[in-house]
Formats: sequence, C-alpha cells, structure tokens
Amino acid sequence: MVRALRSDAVRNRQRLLETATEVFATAGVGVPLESIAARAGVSIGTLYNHFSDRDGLVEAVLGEALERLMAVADAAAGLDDPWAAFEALVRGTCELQAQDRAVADILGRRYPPPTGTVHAACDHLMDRFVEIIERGKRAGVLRHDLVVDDIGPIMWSNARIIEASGTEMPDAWRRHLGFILDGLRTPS
Amino acid sequence: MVRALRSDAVRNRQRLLETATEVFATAGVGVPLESIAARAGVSIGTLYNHFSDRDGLVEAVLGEALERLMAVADAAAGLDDPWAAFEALVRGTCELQAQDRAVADILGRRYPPPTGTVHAACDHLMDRFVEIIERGKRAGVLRHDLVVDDIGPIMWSNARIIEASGTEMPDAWRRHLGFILDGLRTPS
DNA sequence: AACGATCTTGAGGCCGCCCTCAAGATCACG
DNA sequence: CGTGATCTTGAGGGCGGCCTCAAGATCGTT
Repeated sequence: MVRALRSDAVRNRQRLLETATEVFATAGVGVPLESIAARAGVSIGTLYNHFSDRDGLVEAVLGEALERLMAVADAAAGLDDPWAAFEALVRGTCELQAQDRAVADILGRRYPPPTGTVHAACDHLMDRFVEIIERGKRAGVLRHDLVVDDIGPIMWSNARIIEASGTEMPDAWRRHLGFILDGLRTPS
Repeated sequence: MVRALRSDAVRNRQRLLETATEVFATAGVGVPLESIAARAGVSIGTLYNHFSDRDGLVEAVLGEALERLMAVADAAAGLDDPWAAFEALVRGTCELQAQDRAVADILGRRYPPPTGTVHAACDHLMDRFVEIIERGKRAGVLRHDLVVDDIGPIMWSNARIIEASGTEMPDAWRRHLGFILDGLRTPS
C-alpha cells in the first residue's frame, strides 16, 4: 500500500515538477539538478527524495511533451493527402523540438537511451513514420529510396541547428528543413 | 630573439603535436588534455609548458586539416560545371568532417568562436561558398533563394549526424546530405 | 665535471557537478 | 499539546577536468 504523502511533500514535489518542466524545456535535459532545486526553492536533498536521479525526474516531467508528440503524430496520420501527412509529421516533430529543448534532446539523441514512457513514445512516433512513409511511397509522392532510418538523422540535425542557431537565426531550422523536404519529395 | 629549444623540449613538443593530432581527429577537440599528455608519454605540466591552453594546442594542431579544407575549396572552385563545383564543395567539406572529428567540431560549432588561423580558414571557405553559390544561381542550377547563411546549418547538422550515427550507420550522413543536395538543386 | 639555464614533473588547488545521510524541522493524529 | 512518523536540509564525499608551481631532473656549455 502506498502511504499518502505529507502535505509539504506534495507541495514540494509539485513545485519541483513545474520548475523542472520549465527549466528542461528552455535549457535542456542536461541542466544541473542543483539549479532546478534552487529555482523550486527547495534543497537538492529534497529533489533526490522525490526522484531517484536525473532519469527519474526526466521521466516524470516529460509526460505532457510526449503527449504533444503523439498528438502531432496522430493528427498527421489522420490527413488524407499522403504528402501533407508526411510533411505535417516531420514539420510538427521538428516544431516541437524547437519549442521544447527537452524534446530536442531526446529526439536529437543527446540524452542516453530512452526507456520507459519516453521509449514508448518514440516507438509510437516511429510507427507513425513507417506508416506514413509507406503511404507516401505507394502514392508516389515520396522518393522511392526513403526509409524510416532516414528520419533519425533529420531529427538529430534539427536539434543541432536549433541549438547552434540560438536566437540570432531563429528560423534557420525551418529553412533547412524546407530544403530537406524538397529533397524528399518525388519531383513532379 | 627566440631562444633555441632544448633537445628534449623539441622531442616532447613534437610528440605532443602528433598525439594531439591523432586524438583530436578521433575523439574531438573537447577531449581531456590529460589523456593527450598521457598518450604522448609526458606529464600534464609539460603539455602546459608548450601550449597556453586547449586553444593554443588546437590552433597548433589544426594546420594540416585546415589546409585540406582549403584544398577542397579551391579544387571545387576550379571546376567548370557550376553544379559540380557546388556539390564538390559541400560534399568535400562534409567528407572532411567525417574523417576528422576536430574539423567536425570546428565547422559544427561545437567549439567556441574560431580565432586566428582557424578563423581565417573558415573565412576563406565561406568566401568560396559565396562565390560558388553565386555562380550556381546565375547558371540556374541552384535554387534562387539559397544564401551563404544556409551553409552553416548544413555543416552543423552534418557534424551531429556523424557523431550520433557512430559506427552503426557510418554512411547516414552521406544519405542525408544526398537528400539536402537534391533539395538545393533547381528542379530540371 | 660542474654549473646555470632550461625543462619536466605530479601533487594539489579549484571548480562544477553528482548523490548521500545524519541531524533537525515539520506535519498529523490521538 | 505531545509524540512519532515523515520530510527537509546542506555539508560533504566522490569524480573528473583545468591549470599552476615549487622541487627536482636534464641539458649543454665552458
């Protein structure tokens, strides 16, 4: 049986989750845990009371972001036009990377082997990609030699571009992705 | 007047340079300096006797790699066919990144603001790009909206793909770059 | 060979980060 | 209000990396 948490514990846990969500989203999953505890107004010990380690915190925090990811994937899969579906999936995923550095880190392979919910979400995403790529190729809108394994590199590099371009060239990734998409489309 | 180095100092400096070249090329410019000293059979203190800090060592080591870079750039600029020139420049640069992690780090923006010789080399490379992009656009083989600033992201992301794909997918970057190049070409 | 100039050495200070744990604070319940 | 269970705290140990500097080794010159 799981004991009920004490009220202060509930409050602290909540604050930690909120803070971590913000900080991870803006500074990435690699940020010092001390900084999260500090911003949450709590000691580092308390953070470790609630989460086993960085992984535990990440797992606990990424829920909403992963749902957004799945939502994008499902929405894309729901589109009728095969090219539109593919484009929506790629653009949507990259957009989420741009909006949330934690997502960029995960999808960009800057953070160790995803496990648990994170892994599951990535799997689901990849399944959608398989599906949509198949559809696109059958419809003849996607280049015939494209395979799912080509998606990884797109996301890794998108993460890097977002990071390296920072605030000076905030739409660099969009331009770049545009080029790639043009390269993936079957010439009409 | 510059004093002549003592013979043992010459030997050590030489060994350090050789070792650093190897290690930087395979493990990147961020590798612990201690590991270089160790592999060179010399103490960390000696390394710091010869090079002010990591930057100093990098600068001293990168000479040949930078020359290879310029050679590629000049060779590309020498090609008659405008598309061939562009493709050679992009592919050549990325190839050098794949062969030498130090080059990948520099061109991939994983290492601080390039200064000195490194900066000069990057400048030269970019000049070549400007030139070749202009030529390609005039000849109508390159998409009209392409600008030099679009090259950075290509190299940043190439560095990332090389790194993330490691030995499992050693030609991931090549495939990916192929897509991009198709996206940059004017549809015929 | 002997001496001073030059060079090497590696322990150690510093820093940032990870994570732990004993002591103390807070809560909740009777 | 008192008492035990629960939770928080932050100093501190560990680690890995940067860089320094006083002591000692080596060189080369006379």
